[in-house]
Amino acid sequence: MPYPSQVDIETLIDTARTLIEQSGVEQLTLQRLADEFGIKAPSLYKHVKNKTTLLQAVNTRTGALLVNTIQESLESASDDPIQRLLTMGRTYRDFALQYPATYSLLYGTLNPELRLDPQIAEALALPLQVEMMAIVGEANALAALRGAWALIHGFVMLELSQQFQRGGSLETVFEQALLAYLRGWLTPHAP
Amino acid sequence: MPYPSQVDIETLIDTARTLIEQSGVEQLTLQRLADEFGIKAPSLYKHVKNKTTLLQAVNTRTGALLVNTIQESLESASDDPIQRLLTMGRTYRDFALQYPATYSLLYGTLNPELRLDPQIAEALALPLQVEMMAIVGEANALAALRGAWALIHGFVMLELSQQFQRGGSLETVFEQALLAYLRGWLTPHAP
DNA sequence: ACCTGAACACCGTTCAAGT
DNA sequence: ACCTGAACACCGTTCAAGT
Repeated sequence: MPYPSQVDIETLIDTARTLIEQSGVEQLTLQRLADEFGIKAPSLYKHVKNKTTLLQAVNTRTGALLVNTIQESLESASDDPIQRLLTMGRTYRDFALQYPATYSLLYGTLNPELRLDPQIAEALALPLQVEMMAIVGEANALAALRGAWALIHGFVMLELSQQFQRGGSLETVFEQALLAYLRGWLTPHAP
Repeated sequence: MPYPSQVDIETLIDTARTLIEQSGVEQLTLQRLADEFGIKAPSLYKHVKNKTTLLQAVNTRTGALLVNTIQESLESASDDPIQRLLTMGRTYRDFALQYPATYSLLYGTLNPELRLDPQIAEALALPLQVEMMAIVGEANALAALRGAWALIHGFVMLELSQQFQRGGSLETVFEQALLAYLRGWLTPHAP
């Protein structure tokens, strides 16, 4: 048994994440990844089934990291549901701005093979749903949650792909928009 | 001059769009595209500089198509600014659902080389801005417009990537969310 | 003026062979 | 048990050569 592994699966995934953030997914090559461990590309197949499952693992890791980050940010947040939702939104946006390439690999791709593990997706939705229920009531919670996620996700994706070209503080706009959305659910309206 | 061109640039782009919608961008190969014209891949370089400029042209086409589709939908719309904005949102969503692969090539990618021609981006924002100004006033129009676009874009992207897993009519949720957002801008709020 | 074949560098992936 | 070299099919791209 002369070859003790030079690769542990966790650092393999973390290294892949780092490379992706450094130069984009389309630049992530099995050879480049192998180089980081001083081995050759074919050797990686002893540790991952193929490139797709590696990217799946990257997404699982990114998703778990996002869940943790949001949960931590809630610990020091106020009791007001609207403030807590704003905190989540801000944390979510900061996370996406910090990890643009892996964030958009997680949620910006149509490839069904790369879809996030439903378990983690659930863990992400849960805290949002709790606060939403407190704000808009049970009947509207799911719809309000979906719209909030859409607003937040859409904002960071457009921001990341440089579609907001006319200047101004995007941080301010983000909060204004999210607040307006929540206010709208609190305002009486016809069914 | 024995070789009259078998390729006209417009149908080349349209064919690329069709292939992308049929099997996804990552399946679009210059050889597959050349096959559609009965020629070999290297011949395509007489008509486009490289694959990136081809995809840029695809995005320009998709953007122009989206602009036209929205403008047409406004012709038969009511005079109420909120109704007109809802119409635009619905048309935008329908367009994205009809052309998922090319839509997300247009707005779902971080690659700056594929960013939409600013001229067309402007033409897209204009009608939205007109109605927004009527609803929220000049001071808030830009912020309100960005948030609305974020909500709409985020919703269709999450819908296309199958992230709304818990069922229910997404068409209804989309309208509820967009209406709530607009209502929020109409409700008095602290600066 | 347009198209082709051959060639190059680079992918992901497989597999027999090494240690 | 893990790593390597060689090989395969497939990319995008260049270019000399054909018509």
